[in-house]
Amino acid sequence: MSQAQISQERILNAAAAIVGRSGAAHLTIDAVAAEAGLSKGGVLYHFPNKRSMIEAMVQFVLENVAERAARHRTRLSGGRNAVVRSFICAEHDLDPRERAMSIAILAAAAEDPDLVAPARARLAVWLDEIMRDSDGDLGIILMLATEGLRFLSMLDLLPLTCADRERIHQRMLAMAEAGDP
Amino acid sequence: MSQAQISQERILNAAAAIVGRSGAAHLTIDAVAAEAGLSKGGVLYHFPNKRSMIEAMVQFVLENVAERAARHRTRLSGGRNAVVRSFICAEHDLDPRERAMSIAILAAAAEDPDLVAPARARLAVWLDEIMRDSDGDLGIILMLATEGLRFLSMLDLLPLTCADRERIHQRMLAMAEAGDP
DNA sequence: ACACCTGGACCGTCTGGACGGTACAGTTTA
DNA sequence: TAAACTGTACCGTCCAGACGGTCCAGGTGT
Repeated sequence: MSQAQISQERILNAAAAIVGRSGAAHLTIDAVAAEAGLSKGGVLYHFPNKRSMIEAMVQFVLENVAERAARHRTRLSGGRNAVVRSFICAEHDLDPRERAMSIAILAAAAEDPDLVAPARARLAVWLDEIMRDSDGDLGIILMLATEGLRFLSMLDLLPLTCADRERIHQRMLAMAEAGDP
Repeated sequence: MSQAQISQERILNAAAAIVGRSGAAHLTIDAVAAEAGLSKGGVLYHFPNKRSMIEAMVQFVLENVAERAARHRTRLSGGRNAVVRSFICAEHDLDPRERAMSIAILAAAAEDPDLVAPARARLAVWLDEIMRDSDGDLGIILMLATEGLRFLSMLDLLPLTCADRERIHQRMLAMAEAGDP
């Protein structure tokens, strides 16, 4: 891993820390630089502008989720609706850093939808795989529920306990496994 | 309806039009004023600051959805899982104006989650009613799917045709009606 | 009937500050 | 020695919000 890659990851971590602590409104280049222990010029050396920093976050989250999903997939392969279930699991264990990045991404994407074009593409692939793999539309509905849970959690809109979440998560997996009548 | 109410609604409509046409990034007080045929001061007369304008949008969308849901509820009452189904239907027929406002709200809320406190409260009520009314967690999962669909659509992240959407919508209603095994 | 006043609705302009981004000369580190 | 920075100074733009003034419909007193 090159020095550049290390620094870039430090910058992304710093950005996530800021969002997690103070909210997306405080995500400025100056703040990121301070948090990462760099100068503003240092940050802009690695990311020519703020947008490219956010794009890197999109990439990062997408890759992490895809990687986890792939691992779950080998574990679940053979079972019914394995694709959706791997997706559900991969999204279920977002770590705080990914969560913070997702909030930043959401804030940016709401103002400029083009920013999440890679996510669009990725989602299209997911959708396709799920449709092919799953019984009818059940898979899609469970995928939508997973995303709904993610968005609502990000905006802190859901008054659910951890136990509730875990129960619902298990329930979704069970629904997928049971499949369609 | 007082003149003030008329103007306020004109302002909200103007804001929605801007977001629908140019995206949330272009939602400025100046732009709203121009669109509404008012001066900036005029807009600020009705809404002391931008935040309060967004809060009014939150209120507006929340009320509209609740009202539609209530109508659907009387229609569906007696049936199985009527509460979720009314929710699903109410969210399904968001008009373009509500959709645009939701995007503006999303953009603002991602930066300042406190802004959607009313939505949080409202959602808690929904959740409670659904839990009480529905079989196990099925209702909640369908509610999450509804919200997921809404969010993903808002960010234009879902490569689904109208027909797909309609089919999925019907499928969700059917799942609610069928209930839990 | 007329002057007077009030208050709501609205206009136009200005300012202050936040931020993204640039420039560049110098310094450390692998 | 080249990449990876630092540090500072600076620019331009955008935008929220403040503010003083205007217009006018409709009371109010005489």
